[in-house]
Amino acid sequence: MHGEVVPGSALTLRGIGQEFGTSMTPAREAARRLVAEGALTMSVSGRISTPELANDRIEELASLRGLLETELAVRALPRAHLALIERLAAINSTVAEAIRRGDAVAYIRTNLEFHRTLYLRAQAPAMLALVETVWLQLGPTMRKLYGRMRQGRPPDSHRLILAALRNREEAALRVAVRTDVTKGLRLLMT
Amino acid sequence: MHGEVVPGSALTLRGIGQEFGTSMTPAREAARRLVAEGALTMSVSGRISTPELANDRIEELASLRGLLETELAVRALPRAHLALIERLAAINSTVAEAIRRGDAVAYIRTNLEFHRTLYLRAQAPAMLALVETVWLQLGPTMRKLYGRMRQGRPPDSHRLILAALRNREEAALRVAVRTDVTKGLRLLMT
DNA sequence: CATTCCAGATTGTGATCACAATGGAAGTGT
DNA sequence: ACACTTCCATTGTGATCACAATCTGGAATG
Repeated sequence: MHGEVVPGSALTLRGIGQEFGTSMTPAREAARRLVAEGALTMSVSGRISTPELANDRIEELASLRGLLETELAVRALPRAHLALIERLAAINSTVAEAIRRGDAVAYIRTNLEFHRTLYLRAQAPAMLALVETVWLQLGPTMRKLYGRMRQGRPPDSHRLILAALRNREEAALRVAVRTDVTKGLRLLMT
Repeated sequence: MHGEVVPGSALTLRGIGQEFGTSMTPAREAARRLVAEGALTMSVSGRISTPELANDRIEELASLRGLLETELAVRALPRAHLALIERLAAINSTVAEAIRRGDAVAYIRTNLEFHRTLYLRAQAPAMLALVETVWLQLGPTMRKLYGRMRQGRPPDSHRLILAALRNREEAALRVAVRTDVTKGLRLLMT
């Protein structure tokens, strides 16, 4: 899943099938679906590989995250009761834990879980599905992002998001989500 | 494609394959891809059918169109030279022609072609892909929209879009695109 | 030593088949 | 007459196979 595959490596259907103990038919369908979602690249000859994103593509995906995730957060805001905020705070502590441990995969996974639990309250499944598509496209390059993050210090954008949720401030929530989403990705476009 | 399948009808993989003269394997892959994109619904048992959208889903998809298409239009604005605007005007005349003829499928097709030609100039393929996904999800219900439109009179939102493009007014373009995209769909949510 | 070319191996695609699960219709009991 | 049950046809899934296209490695040639 997110951030587990090395970018640029080539995949074979028979290899994927053998890896999961199945035939090549399920591997083919999964691969084609991921290609349709943009998480994998298929050459004209049909070869499957993980794409390496150019800078303008990263900028585009960052803009998409900003657009969609602010909307999702705003829609989730009136439905975010205290239990949800506390659960988000708990997830955020595991994010900090993953950063302190230096576990890139766990960081990516828990960070996305933080966002997903918030957006699930928006009751907008189509929008959430689009965001997950964007996440999948960003997956292979999220590792690089983690490498360039300053280690041991979790970003405080999540705390800003939690504060805006507690105070029911829509404008502050918009700003917090947008900066949290775009700030990290801009680092990659050096 | 868009607006050609009746909503609520059930599809079978063998039927699709026989319809296109192939085996069921390509039909299966196409169906699963469309399911992944939200254009088709798959029950827990794997049965394929075209979804009928509830009102809140239509509202959600309309919001998505508003969000994404305004961004795409704004990104296309600085690159929209005169030749593109003239081509858009030509497409718009075929849209009006389709409305006057009462051809629902042609109207849907040319209307989307109008939007796509504009958004292609935005040089944002991921964003455009997401919008096309939204269009596919709205496909089965676009026929209903046409039925409730007042016949013979093309909406003037496209003319507003063209005017904003000519005058290079970003704010007016935003408003024109948003109203063009959401106005029609709100009709469906009676 | 570099470049070109050829052959073997590898890969994706489409077709077909066996199988389990599901849906619907017919039949039966009350 | 209606509801429930049962049984068969239909459907999706996964596996395997043949084939064409492609990639890769080394050999031959300049």
